[in-house]
Formats: sequence, C-alpha cells, structure tokens
Amino acid sequence: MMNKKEKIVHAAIEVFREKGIEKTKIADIVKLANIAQGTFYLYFPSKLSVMPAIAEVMVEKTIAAVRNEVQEDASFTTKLAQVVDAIFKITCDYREILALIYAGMGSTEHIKEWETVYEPFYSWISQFLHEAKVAGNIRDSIHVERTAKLVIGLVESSAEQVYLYDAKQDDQASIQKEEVLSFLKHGLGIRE
Amino acid sequence: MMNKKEKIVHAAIEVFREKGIEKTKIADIVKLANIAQGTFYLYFPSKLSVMPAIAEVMVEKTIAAVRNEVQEDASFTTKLAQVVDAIFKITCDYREILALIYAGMGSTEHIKEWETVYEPFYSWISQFLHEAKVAGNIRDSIHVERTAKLVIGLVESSAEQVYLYDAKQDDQASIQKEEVLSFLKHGLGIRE
Amino acid sequence: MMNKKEKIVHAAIEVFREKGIEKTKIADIVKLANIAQGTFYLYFPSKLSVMPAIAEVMVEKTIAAVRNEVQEDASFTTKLAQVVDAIFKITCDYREILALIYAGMGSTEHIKEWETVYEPFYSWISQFLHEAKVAGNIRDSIHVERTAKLVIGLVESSAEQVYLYDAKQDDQASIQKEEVLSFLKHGLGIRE
Amino acid sequence: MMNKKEKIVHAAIEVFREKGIEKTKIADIVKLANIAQGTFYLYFPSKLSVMPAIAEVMVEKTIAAVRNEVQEDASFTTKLAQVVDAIFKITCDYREILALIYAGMGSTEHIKEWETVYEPFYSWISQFLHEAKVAGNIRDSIHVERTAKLVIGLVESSAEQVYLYDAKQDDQASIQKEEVLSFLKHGLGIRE
DNA sequence: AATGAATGAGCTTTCATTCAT
DNA sequence: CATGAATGAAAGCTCATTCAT
Repeated sequence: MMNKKEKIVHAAIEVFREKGIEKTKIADIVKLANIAQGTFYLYFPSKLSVMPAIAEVMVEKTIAAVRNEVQEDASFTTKLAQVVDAIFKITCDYREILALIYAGMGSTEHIKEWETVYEPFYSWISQFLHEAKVAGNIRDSIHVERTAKLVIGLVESSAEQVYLYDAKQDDQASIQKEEVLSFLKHGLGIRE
Repeated sequence: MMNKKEKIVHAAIEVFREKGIEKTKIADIVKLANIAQGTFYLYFPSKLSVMPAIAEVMVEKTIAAVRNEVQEDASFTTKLAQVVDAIFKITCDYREILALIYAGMGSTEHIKEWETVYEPFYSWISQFLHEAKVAGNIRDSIHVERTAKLVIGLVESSAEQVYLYDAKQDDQASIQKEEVLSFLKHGLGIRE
Repeated sequence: MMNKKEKIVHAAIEVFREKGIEKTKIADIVKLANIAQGTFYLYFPSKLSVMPAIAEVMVEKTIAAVRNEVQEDASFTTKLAQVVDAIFKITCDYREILALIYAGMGSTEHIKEWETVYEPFYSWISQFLHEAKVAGNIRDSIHVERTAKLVIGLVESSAEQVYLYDAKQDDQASIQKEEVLSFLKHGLGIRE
Repeated sequence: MMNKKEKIVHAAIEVFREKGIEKTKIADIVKLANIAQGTFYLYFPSKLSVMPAIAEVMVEKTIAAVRNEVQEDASFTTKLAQVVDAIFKITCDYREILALIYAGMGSTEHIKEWETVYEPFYSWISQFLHEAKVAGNIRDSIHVERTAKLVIGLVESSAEQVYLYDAKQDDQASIQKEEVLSFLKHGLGIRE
C-alpha cells in the first residue's frame, strides 16, 4: 500500500503523460490517485510543485533502467551502447515528462532542486567513466565529473530530437543511436 | 515604429521571461504591447502559438551570433571554439527564453514547427561540418546532418547546465567550455 | 437603465437583506443583477468591498426618509418626533444592513470610509439642530455638531434594540419611540 | 491551567481581533488554543456560536469596570460621570471585540442570546437609575428599564464614534465625554 | 483593422465537518 | 474525551474568448 503522497506523484506522472501538463487538472490527478480533492493540498500547494517529486522518481527510473540494461561483464564499448540504449528507451517511454524536466521548467523556482535530484545519475555515470579511465579504456585527459554531464546531455538531447521532433521515429532511432554512439566513442577516446 | 504583430512577439518575450509561460496571461502581453485585448486574436489564436515566432527571433539571433563570432580565415579548431563561445554567450544572455522555448515544446502541439524554425541553424552547422569534412579536418565517418544536431545538442545542454543550474557560473563557464571543446574535438576526430 | 456597478450594489442590498451577509454568495448577487459572474470582479474585488457603496446608498435613503417625513412648517417638537419616526422606519426596513454598517464591519479596513459616507447625515442633523438653536427652541449650551452624532447614536441604538433584539416588536416600537423622544426633549432642553 | 472550553473562547477572541470574523477559520482558533481540530466541535457547533461566550466575558468585564469606577458615596452626578468614564474606557480597550460582537449579531441567529447575555448590565444600570429616581435625583417621568437601555446605547455609540471612527482620539475623548454627560444630565432631568 | 467591456465555463482552493484511532 | 488526517461540497476567482461598436 502506497501512502497518499506517493499515490499523488504516481498519478500525476500518469496523467501528465496522457494529457500534458497544460491540460491536466488537479481533479484528474486526484481521481486517478483515488483520493479526495482536498487531500492533494495537504501534500502539494500546486500542480507544478509536484514536479520535483516526479523528477526524483524519474531519476530513479533512469538509474534503474541503466543498471538493468548494463551487463557487468561486458566490454566498455558494449556497456556504453547499453547506456545509450537505456537512455533512449526511457526517453521514448517518458518523453513528455522528461522534456519538461530537462527544459528547466517554465516556472523556474525549482531549478536548484533539479540538480540535487539529478545528482545520483551524474554520480553513476561519473563512476562508470572513472572505472573506464582507471582500466585504460578511455583517454586520460577525461575529467570524469564534467564529462559525465556532457555524456548525459549529449545522449539525452539526441534522444529527444528523435522522439520529440522527428516524425519517422522507428528507423531513425537506431540510426541516431549509432551516430551518437560513434560520436561518444571518439569523444571519450576509446581504446579497447 | 513596430507593427502590431512584432509588438506582440516582443511583449510576449518580455512577459514570459518575467512570469514564466504558465503564469502569463494574454492580458499581460497586450498590456505591455499597449494594444487592445481583442487585437491579440487578430494575429495569434492562442498564447502558445506565439512561441514559434519567438523561436524564430531566437534562431535568428543565434545564427547572427555564430556568424559574427566565427572568423572565416581561422583554422577549423579555432572556428569550433568560436562556435562554442557564441552558443555559450547566447545561452547566457537569453537563458530564460531558451528554457521557455524548450519547455514550450513539451506542452504544445507546435513541436513540428520547431524543427522547421531550427532548420536554418542545423543547416549552418551542417554546412560548417561539411566544409571541414571536405577539407579533411574531421574524420570521414561523420554524417554531417546528424552530427550537426549532436553538436548543437551537446553544446547547448552543456551551456544550459552552466547557466541554468550551476550557481558558480563565472569561472565554471570557461572550464566547461574547455571540456566540451575537448570532447568535441575528439568526437569529431579532428586532424589538423 | 442602471449601469453595471449600480446594478451590483442594488442587487447586493437585496440579497444581503434576504439571506444575510454570511450566507450570500457572489453568485446570488450576479444572478439578481442579471450580469455575468466575471463582471462582478470588474467592479469589486470581493463581497465585502461592496459595503461602502451600500452604505452610501443607505445614507441617501436615510436622508431621503428624514426629508420626506419632516414637515417644514411643523413645530420643532413635531419635527423631532418625525425624525425619530423616520429613523425607526428605516431601521425597521433595513435592520440587517444597518446593523452591519453601524457595527463597524467585522473586517475593519473600511472604517475610515464610513465616517465620510455618514457625513451628509451628520450635516443634515447638525443643520436641523442649528436652526433650532438659533430659533431658541433648544438650550444654548448645545454644541450642534457633537450633539448631532449623539442624537443619531441614541435614536439608532434605540431603534436597533427594538427591531433587532426585542421579540415583541409591534407595540414595543411606539413605547420605545415615546421614551426616546422624551429623553431627547430633555436632553436637548426643549423650550417651546 | 485553563479548561478546553475557556481556551477556545480566549483563542477565538484573539483571532477575531486580529483577522476579523469573516476571515477567521476554525483552524486558526484551534491552532492558537493548541487543541485538535475535532476538539472544537465537542464544545461549539460553529464559529459564530462562540460569540455568546465571548460576549459574556465582555459583559462581565464591563460590569466589573463600572463597579470598580463608581464610588458608592459620591453624588449621583459624579457617579454618572464615572459610569461614562468606565464605558469609554472599556470601549477604548476592547473596541475591536465590541465591534465584533455587534457585527456578529447582524449575521447570526444568536440575537436572542445577546439580550440574555446583556441582561446583567441592563439590570445594573436600571437599578442605578431606580435608586436615583427614588432619591429624587432624576425626573419622575423616567421609566428606568427602558431608559437604562437608552443610556447604554447613547454612551456606547458615543464612545464607538470616538474610538472606532475618529482619527484624533486623545483629546476628542474628553470633549465627547463632556458632551454626552451634559446631554445625559438634561435627558435624565437631574436635580441635585 | 482595432477596441475593451462583458462573458461564463470551468478551474483552483478552501475549510467546516467527520470518524477511525 | 481527544485527536488530526481525510473528506468533498461548495465557493471563489480567473482568464481565454467574443462581439457590438
């Protein structure tokens, strides 16, 4: 059994996905969460204030997806491809919500919070690069923390371009993945 | 003297910057534009439909900035650095509006239009890479159109991270620029 | 034809009388005024902000009632009785609304305004006393302005006691009127 | 240590003074009283039903103030002045609450209760007048019960005008007291 | 083409009241 | 007796949109 706050967050994710943020009413969220209208306001002061909580869940989902996709015993190149796959998959599934989160939220009172929320994902990729660097799989000049952000930015923006803008998604996705992967390999200076 | 349509677009930019998209009312825009409430609807059917016009202005500004920064007779490496500089500069100056444009994308049905609007910038970078490829300055395996989007995505997301999220902007910016430039050079396989 | 603002004020008076302020909804007022809900907010920011406008109307009604009741050529004693009659009558007809106005309004941001609004009635009674003083009908030690307020306070509070609190109104009213009139005569030091 | 009911009444007085009746929520009262939301309903059925209890407290204070001020062995004229002083003092100290009580009357169905609550004060003044009448200090035509109400209404309305409405309170108060006292003496037909 | 007062559907928000603990 | 999280009906208020001028 979920507590009310979790119920609200998960319901909000669902409704935002289906109707978009603009068209989502508080009434839609509470209906799906199966709670009373007033209960929403016990936990959140407004529709948009649910966003940081959603972002937290999304980051958890993303890390879980990456962890789930990456095989521990694979080569770095393969792992890299798996990371890209995972990010593309998450972006495809949750494109609308991610778009909002990446975009920095029109109403930017929460921006500082986002970085905090994102931190675990940055850390994971940093660690991933760090191990590769130690193992000599990528060039020595890499600064792992900064590059982690670059890699995430690169792959996510690429995935967004495919899933948000391009009409002909299906075949485009794999071509785009190849391109970003190739770019990544060169960018990271893979020597395997 | 501006015509009414331009007045609306510029007023919308101002108000969106100050209040965010969600909290901006048509009334705010027309008030700042100094026109009547009804006049708005002679030019735009809705609040969000102003966004493409705003994006157009921003893309023009971006291309102008890049063109202005890049020296025709410089080496490719230098030019690349200049492109990065230009994009960072534009992002710094118009961070809120750019965030708005990205945010506006998520919540509208105008997504298709964005690509059209962005096309000139993609083209410029494509052409820039094409020339470099022909001149043998970057690796042959580069697909210029797709890579153009990757490059823009990479640099823009990097700039956003600095200017939208990071607190300690000033020194961070140049360090981040170095890192992204280095990553770019490797990614593009520069041989100069 | 009334303008919208006047329509609102008169509708508000009616609804307040029938349902009381607490139970009156903006919806009730606009319904009776035959205007749209939103139109209300073009003229007043809240339900209670209509009050000063209502008070103005009430003061006008009161002065009109007094003017209408008092016969120019009557003796001062008779006129005084007519003034008392008029105030009792108005209080009886509009007891609920007057109660609010006299009480000083629970939400006391408007108190200063009330005095301004009441001024014309104070003036009328002052002038009435002034003429009586000049004519030698009342004692010389009377300070007309201050006594005007006393007279109004005395008669109104007396009328309120009858119509707001006492159950057995009908016969009480005339007895109370006699008593207040007698008290007034002595208080003013009538010599006729 | 107060019992819960007393806690509620005193908290209600405080909150009503600060926010006004209209804007006061049960939640505000229970918060200040430091009791649970539900506990309120064990003692009072509604927000306004606390008013009689508040009025009771005020009447007690008023009678106490009058008793404390009036010297048993003074002349009637002096005593009358002392009564006026006491009422002015109480009105000055508790002007908001008194305003609230009067305002609360208009908007409730508790009006009947008010009279009951006020009864002790009316009685005290009646008795005061009765003794004066027997002693031959005031005119014989006085009906003590009815006149008691007139006197209270006159003095209270006069005090309210000074303390609720008039800006320049300090000096006004004593002038107004003189005027009301003079009016009272004549009205009561003092012969001393 | 331009206006801006008027509209009213529909949203957000409140808050008195309940009831399982 | 006491609690306070949960309720949901009901009200407030907004604001995109219209249309007579």
